[in-house]
Amino acid sequence: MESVSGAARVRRHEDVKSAARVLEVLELLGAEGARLSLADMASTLAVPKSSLHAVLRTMESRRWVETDPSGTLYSLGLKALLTGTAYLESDDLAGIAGPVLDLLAEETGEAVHLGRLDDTDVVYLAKRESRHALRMYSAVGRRLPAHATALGKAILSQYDAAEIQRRLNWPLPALTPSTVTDPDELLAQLADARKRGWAQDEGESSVDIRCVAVPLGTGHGGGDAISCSAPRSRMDDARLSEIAVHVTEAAHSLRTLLRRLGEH
Amino acid sequence: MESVSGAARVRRHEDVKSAARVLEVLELLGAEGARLSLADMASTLAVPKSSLHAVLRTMESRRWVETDPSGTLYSLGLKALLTGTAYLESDDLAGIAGPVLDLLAEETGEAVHLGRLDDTDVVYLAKRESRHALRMYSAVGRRLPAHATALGKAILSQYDAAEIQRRLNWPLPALTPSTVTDPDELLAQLADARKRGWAQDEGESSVDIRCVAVPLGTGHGGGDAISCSAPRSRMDDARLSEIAVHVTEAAHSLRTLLRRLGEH
DNA sequence: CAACGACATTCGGTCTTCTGAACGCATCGG
DNA sequence: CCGATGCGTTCAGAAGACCGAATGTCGTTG
Repeated sequence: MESVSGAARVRRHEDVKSAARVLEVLELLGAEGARLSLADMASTLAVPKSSLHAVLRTMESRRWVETDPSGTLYSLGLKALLTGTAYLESDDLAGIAGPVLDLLAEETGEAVHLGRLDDTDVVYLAKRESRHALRMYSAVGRRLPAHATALGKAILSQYDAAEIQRRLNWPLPALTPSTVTDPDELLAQLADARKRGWAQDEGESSVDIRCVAVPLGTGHGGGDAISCSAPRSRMDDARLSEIAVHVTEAAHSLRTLLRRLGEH
Repeated sequence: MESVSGAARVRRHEDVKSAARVLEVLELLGAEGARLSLADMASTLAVPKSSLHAVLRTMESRRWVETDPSGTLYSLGLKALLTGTAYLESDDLAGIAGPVLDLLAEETGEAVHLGRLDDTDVVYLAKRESRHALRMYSAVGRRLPAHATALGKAILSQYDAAEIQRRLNWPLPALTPSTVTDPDELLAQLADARKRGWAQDEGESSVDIRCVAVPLGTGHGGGDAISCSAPRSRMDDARLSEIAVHVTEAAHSLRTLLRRLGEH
């Protein structure tokens, strides 16, 4: 080893290369919902084909990825199903939130979400549909930029301006024409939300969808929130205020349940 | 390890060690639904602590695992949520099965499942509750031994005796007193199921639950099936036959839809 | 209060994996 | 029919991970 010559005394903690690559492959296949070739992934991840080949063979033999009949396109394997549901089961909040979300969905008749901050995104942990629960799990696990959703803004409103600057990835991407991308505007909205106790989204993530969200606290290194969303046609300002009360009450119940759980 | 001087001519395709370990950690944390210490995992997986430490640090920095406030107990992280739902979205069958399962659940009023064979287990891909859809996703991703479920027996009935011997892990574990563990008995039941077109489960995975399942084909290296289950009190022999007809029809619809999809 | 135990963490030498450039094998177009 | 392009796959040298033993750190116990 050439460690003699002067530099690099610092010994920063580095990642285990192929461990990181396994996770990157899973994230890539998960994000795209995709079937990708080895060469595609290699160029996307900037990893040599030959190295990725060995990693994929390992993943395939354990059924974490599957290949086409043709053998050239990879997608997620059956084992990948295990972790998602296990995460929800091992999580205290997701475990106890069910009944509270059901109640909120019944009171409001609209879509209800439980979300958690992960870096700059909000991840849906649970969902209740406004009416019938078709393909309910399709949204769980999905992520949206925090600044473009009521959930994300509710969570961010619990931090001060400096922390918010640090947590977001500037410049902010716009999902719709209404998405707030101006730093000052966003900080002002978050200050409002903090004062008021709830955040809102005016078609900033999906056109014509209004949404109200209330934060639950700053656990897990990120933070959680619950929300209620509906099309503009069913949600005028009066209804929005009314729904905000229901969501706030639900959030209060959840915080109480969580605290009890923490005390054993 | 002891490097045996001179041997190892064969150069078999071996796994990438730390890639395999990442997957083993995910499977361990996923299966136990657990919070485990580094030392626990190291001894369970038979891996040196120091090696596992580096792998876990990599996984933690990417939020695939999280630690306690105390920092000593690991559990699955937020990123783990991504893969499970993405698998379901990328899968043709899971994608189109929704409406068919809904119909079947409505016709029968009972719990409906879509399952897939993975080694010796059946994995639930989708579920419809008999009445209200509370905590619906809790079962998706869960696994049960194939020989103890109607779903598993339906799938296995599509293979011949030799293939069944090969696919199962003998001796068969018993989940309830009724679980079939005798090879001849199981093969006889599977032969019946093949002839009849549907398999059944008489409290073999859960006491007092009867279940009817119909296979969908042998794709994905395993095979798929759908089922309908109910407590014995709501399912006498007459009702069971009646339900078997509904399940068979639903399976027929699904096979047709799948075939169309294959032809573009 | 000190010694213990259980745990995560560090460290350097050895052995493994990683990698760029080669190959084999299809598919496609001229 | 042949060359070109794309893919997955292999290989030996180079680079980095792996592991046992030692250390650091916490909470608990004698």
